[in-house]
Order: sequence, then C-alpha cells, then structure tokens
Amino acid sequence: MNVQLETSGVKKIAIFESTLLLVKEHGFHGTPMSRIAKNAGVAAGTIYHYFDSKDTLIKELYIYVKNTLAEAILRNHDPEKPYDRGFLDFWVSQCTFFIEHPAYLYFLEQYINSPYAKQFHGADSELFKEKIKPIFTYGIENGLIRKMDYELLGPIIHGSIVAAAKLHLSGHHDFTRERLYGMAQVIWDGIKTQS
Amino acid sequence: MNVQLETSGVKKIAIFESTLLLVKEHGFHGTPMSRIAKNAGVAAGTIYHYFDSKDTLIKELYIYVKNTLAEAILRNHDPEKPYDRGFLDFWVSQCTFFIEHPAYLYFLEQYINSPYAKQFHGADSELFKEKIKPIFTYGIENGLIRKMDYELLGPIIHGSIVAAAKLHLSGHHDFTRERLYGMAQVIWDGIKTQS
DNA sequence: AGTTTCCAATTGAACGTTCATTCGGGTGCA
DNA sequence: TGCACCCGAATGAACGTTCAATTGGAAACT
Repeated sequence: MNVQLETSGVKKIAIFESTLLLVKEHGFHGTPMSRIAKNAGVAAGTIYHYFDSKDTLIKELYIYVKNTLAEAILRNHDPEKPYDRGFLDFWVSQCTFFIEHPAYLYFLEQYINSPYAKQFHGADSELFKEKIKPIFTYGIENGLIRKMDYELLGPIIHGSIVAAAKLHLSGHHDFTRERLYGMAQVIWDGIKTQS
Repeated sequence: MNVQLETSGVKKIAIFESTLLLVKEHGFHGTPMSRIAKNAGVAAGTIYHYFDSKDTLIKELYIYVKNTLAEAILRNHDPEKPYDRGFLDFWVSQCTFFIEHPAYLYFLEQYINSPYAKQFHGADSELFKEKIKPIFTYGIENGLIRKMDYELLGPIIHGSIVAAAKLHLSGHHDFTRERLYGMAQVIWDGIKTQS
C-alpha cells in the first residue's frame, strides 16, 4: 500500500497530523516544535529523530498532503468514462476532500504562498506529477480544453475548488453533491473548447 | 488624495514599502522588525511610534496595499463603457498592477492565507468594499454575470489574475497588453451569462 | 530458556540565538 | 518649555535544536 516499506511510521504520521492541525489554527510561525510534539504525544527531541529540522518537516508534510490528496482523487477517477465526466469527478472529489479535511486545505493554501514553496521548488508529490497532471496536459493537447498553459489553467481550476470548499466550510453554505457537480459544470463550461 | 490628513507620513510609507519587500522575499516570520527598520532607514523604536505592534503593522499594510490596488483599478475604470468592456479593463489593470508591483502581489497572497486574515476578519479597504465589489454584485444581480455567490466568483477571478501575473513574473512568459486582454476575454466568456 | 549485546527509539532539560518590544534619552521645532 | 519625532542599546521571553541518559525489544550467544 505504501511506497516506502515502513515498519510502522505511526509516530511520523502523528507528527504530521499534529502539525497540520496547529498550522491551520496558528500558521507556520505560530506553531512551535514544542507544541507540535506535545500535540502529537511525543517529546520534542523525538521529532528530530524523524526530521532534520522544522523546514524539512514542513516540506515532507507538504508531499504527504499532496500524496493523500492525489490518492483520494485517483480513487474516484475512472479513465473509462468520457473526458468531461472525468473532469467533473476530479473537481468534485477534490472539493469533497478539502471539505472533509479542512486542515489539509488550509495547510496547502499557506504552504503554496509561503517562501517554503520557492525554497523547495520542484519538490512535489510524484503521484501528482505522474498521474494527475497528465490528465490535464492530455486534455489541452487533444483539443478538449481551451488552449492555454497548464500553469495558467491549474491555478484557475484550483482556485475555483478552493473557493467552493472554503465557502462551504465557512458555514454559510451547505453544498450538496449535486450542487458541487453543478459548480464543476460551470467551470467546465468555461474551460472546455468552445463550440 | 489621502483619506487621513497626515502631515507627511513619509516614514510610515517607507516602513510599509520596506516590509512589503522583505515579506515578499522571506515571508512574515522571516522578516524581523530590526530588518524592516534598517531597510526603511529608521530605528527599530521608530516603528513603534507609528504602529502598536508587528501585527497591527501587517494589518495596516494590508489595507494600504488594497487601497493602492483599488486606486489603480479605478483609475482605469470608465463607468460609461459597456459592462463587458469594464470587466476586461478591471482584469487587465489589476493584472498589470501586480506585474508592476510584485511585492504587493506576494504580500497579498501570503496575507490572505495567513492567520492574520482570520484574526482581522472584516478589516479591509473601504475603497475596495465601496467601489469595486459593487461593480460585481451589480453584474450578478442584473443578469450580466452567471448567478453565483460573490464569495465564489471573487476568488475565481482573483485566481485567474494572480495566476497570469505570476506566470509573467516567473519570466517564462512575456504577456503583451493584447495577450492580457485575450486572457481576460477567456475568463469573461466563462463568467458571463451563457446565451 | 536464559543471558548478554546492541542499537534504534525516546525523553526532556539545557543551550544559544533570535526576536518583538521597551525605555531613557536626544533633537529640533513651535 | 513642551511636544512630536526619533534613536538604538537593553530586556526578557520564546523558539529551534542538541545531547546525555534511558528504554525496550530483537538478535546473538551459551
């Protein structure tokens, strides 16, 4: 199931989840290693058994989060279905994932815009790069999606998903699965090759 | 010109611009007050003559940035022109502003996703709330834009502008004014009421 | 099976640094 | 003289990281 053959990794995951929760609540700087440790039920020094520094902890956490997200998306992805249906599924399953895992969403949003992302530029989830991104480059190259750079298309789609998830999480709206598919359709109409 | 009747405010602006540059480069945590001071050409203590704390400095800086952005947008906005043309102008002038002021862009992006934004929820540019936002709510209410929440529409448009500006700033692309209007048109096609 | 060896895992107090903020004092203008 | 502005060394708290000491359990040996 896992890429690495880890004996357990249970503490590592505990540290990840603890960091995720605290970063969501207080941001990167607002979460000292001491509190990460306490929250994860380990001693401060233990973290340094698994990670070289706070920076590498954050970087590895980012990849962990992206991998978890990619797994969730791929689980709902059926390559047999028509391309547009695939896009809708992608949009909805990612949005659902964020709604169900708010800490993952807020961590990602903070990371992407932090200096970490520039510092560790290139370090990303292999799963994402190899399985998800190709779906979109395929769509662009085969004339199913409007001709534009992936670097432009990506943030636009991402932005719509994040906006919807945040809106739901704010509590003001409660999006049903149908509503989500409706929103995905709006985005698809804007993205697809215009007839 | 300014809302506040400041005698000069030149030091205050210097502190703002210094913070902007350093935050872009090193993030919130990576920019100590001492370096903000040195970079602005003032003493550390002087900052506390103008701001209560680092937190309020950041908060006021956010409003300063949003105001400056709003001014730039309104300067290029002509209410006489048709609505769709107004949207294109809005999109392009905001994108151009970000391209010309990268530090403003990166500061905003970091702020929006930081705990500051939640902490100071509601504190925003009056200019923006009273002049820019109404343009969009008008468009939605009068059936010119697809019926959706402003909280959903806003981030989508914002996302596309930011993505384009970042792509330009990355150096890989050099968008002419015509190219920018082309991209704005793509977004408009997705946003407008479908015929 | 019992004993010894060994090392990864874990602890938390201690260290040194960095940082936001304070404060006592200085300057120049009204 | 008073007041607004400004300085920068000093302060003390908070933080990331280190490390000597402890544990526990698996292998190696008798």
